[in-house]
Amino acid sequence: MPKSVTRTYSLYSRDAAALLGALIRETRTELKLTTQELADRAGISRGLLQRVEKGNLKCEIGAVFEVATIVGIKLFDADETALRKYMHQTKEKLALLPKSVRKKCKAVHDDF
Amino acid sequence: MPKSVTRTYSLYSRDAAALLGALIRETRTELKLTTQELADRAGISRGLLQRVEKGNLKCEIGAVFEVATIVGIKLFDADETALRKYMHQTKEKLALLPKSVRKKCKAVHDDF
DNA sequence: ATCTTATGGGCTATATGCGAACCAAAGGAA
DNA sequence: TTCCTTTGGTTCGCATATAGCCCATAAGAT
Repeated sequence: MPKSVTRTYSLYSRDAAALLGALIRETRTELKLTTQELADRAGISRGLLQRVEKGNLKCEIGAVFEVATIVGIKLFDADETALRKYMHQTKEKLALLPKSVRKKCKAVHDDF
Repeated sequence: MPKSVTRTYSLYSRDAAALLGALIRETRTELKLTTQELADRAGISRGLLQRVEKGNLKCEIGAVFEVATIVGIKLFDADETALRKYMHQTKEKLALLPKSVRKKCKAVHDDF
């Protein structure tokens, strides 16, 4: 981020990331994978994996999702098939909504 | 990252991010929020929100979770209370597991 | 007990994600 | 139709997240 942006996160976001990280660590341990092994499989560094497991919110979501996927954590509690199905439904609903959100629109020539 | 890292993502991760982005967009539209408004509320730029809604995996997870939280999407299908409860359970299970994953250990003086 | 490995934390260099400011096109409202 | 707002693309400068090292400690195995 440019210009030193101090982001604030809601409690919910922080807890969600912390939970996901803890789940990853728990599952990794159960699978008897070292941090280095899991990091290698995910194509990330060991340091990044450590931050992911700690629930660091500045990590890129791709790394987090990838690690979660590798250890078998189902995001949205859905497998690949369910994911695509759910996505299809969402796309359909989205198609029914207006393309842009109109807010006001200055009162056109309401001749004073 | 140093040394030009080209990351690969699994289909599952890509679909999960795409779904989350689509859900965000759908909900934002239903709430009649413009991209600028939602971005402001989340404390991020409009450009970043667009990438989030597209399911870009390079976005920081904090931004994605924050936006999702603001529009009311429940991660893990759980509210704050459920999140903490679930987290507590995970921590407990983690406490029962070994602190480190030992792989082999060279055969010590197996004095043939 | 010793040995060996995993983990955590710190450090540096560098690729890159971010915000900001643009522009053009699309699409509701009047 | 004519606005005018929203949206989707850019591009660019810069703060920083990441990879890749280190080292010290923790902890499992023997």
